[in-house]
Amino acid sequence: MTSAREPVADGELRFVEFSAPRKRVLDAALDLFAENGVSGTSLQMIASSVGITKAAVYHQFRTKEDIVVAVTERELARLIPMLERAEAQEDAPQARDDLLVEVIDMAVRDRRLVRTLQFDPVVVRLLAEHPPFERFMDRLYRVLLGDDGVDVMIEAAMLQGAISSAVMHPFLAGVDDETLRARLTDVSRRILGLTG
Amino acid sequence: MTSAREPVADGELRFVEFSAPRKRVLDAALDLFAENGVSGTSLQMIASSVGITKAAVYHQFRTKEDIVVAVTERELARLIPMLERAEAQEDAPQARDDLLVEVIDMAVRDRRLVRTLQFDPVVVRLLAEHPPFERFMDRLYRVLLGDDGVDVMIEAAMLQGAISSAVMHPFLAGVDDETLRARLTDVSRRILGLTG
DNA sequence: GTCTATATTATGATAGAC
DNA sequence: GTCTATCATAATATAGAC
Repeated sequence: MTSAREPVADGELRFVEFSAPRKRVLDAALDLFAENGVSGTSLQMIASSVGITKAAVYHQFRTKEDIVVAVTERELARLIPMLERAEAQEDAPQARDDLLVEVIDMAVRDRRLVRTLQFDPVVVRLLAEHPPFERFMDRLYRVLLGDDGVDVMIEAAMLQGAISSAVMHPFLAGVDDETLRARLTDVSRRILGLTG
Repeated sequence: MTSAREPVADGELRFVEFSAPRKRVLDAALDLFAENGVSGTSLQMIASSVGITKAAVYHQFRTKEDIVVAVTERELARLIPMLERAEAQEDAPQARDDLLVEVIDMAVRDRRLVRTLQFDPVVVRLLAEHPPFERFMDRLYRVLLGDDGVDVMIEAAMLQGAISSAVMHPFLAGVDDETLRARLTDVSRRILGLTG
């Protein structure tokens, strides 16, 4: 019942293959969303960035909301293999640390993602109100937390924000990936109280 | 040369008194900005929230940009006394810790501020491109950092993000201020490597 | 798959009455 | 200080040709 044209319409979040023209639209949208926010990005901006007209964009996606959903699902789906590996592992603390390392690596390598996925009001609302996204985020946090105490939740929120913020920071745009990843991993383990 | 009607047009960021109608507009704008982002907030939304028409809003502020600037300056100006106290103090590490505690306190008590001031693309651009804001942020970070090394900058960025993120997190909306402040202060000192 | 052209609505912004 | 009315522009979105 799930068609390739309606990603994440029901069921679980999953990896979806997009045609080349669709990929171009999503790539441009992701860049513009990161720079201007979702609400600050018009379809005209996306079309101009791709080098086509608005009508051509509408041929690929029925609404702007569909573009936001597709971008969100495409990028979030990259975490699926990492998450499934972590969930399959028996040693819980080790699973958490492994997932942490992978998440940091993705955040560092594709820094533009973070601003949109973590902080854009439109995406945040989507993540909270769209059940497939909601369930996926729950799974993610279950591995990264392992417990439900308030102190643990505060630490998790701080950790998430610490990583996101460092990766987004304009002052740190010139820092090479290796240095940034190393420091982030180090401080993240300090926040979690891991011996690392 | 600086008129009360043109806050932060030149010179330094400063505290500005607003009339009651202007305050109502700024309060409504701050709430809506926090929820929908600056670009996702129209003047009609602000007007409706205040209970007046768009034209009445335009009587208070000439442009939407002016509202954004006024909101940003008004909230940032609340940090002036804290910053001046910290700059006047001789013991640098103590000044940093004192300022940290005060900034956390403000962030916890007025959580809605943080999303807009730290992460909204429009405000971030304003903070980076508008010299009075730029200079003020430089002063703030000079006290909170005390050094210029890359490692220190990464730690500062992580610290800022950790605090902001925890304070903004929807899952932590129900956590009382005292608990949140205590945990934030604790973990922040851990990030900075303070003995606290 | 992309185009031109157009419809519709919302936006930022102004003029002038009260 | 607020209103009604209006304007110009830009936004989302659609129709139909190539």
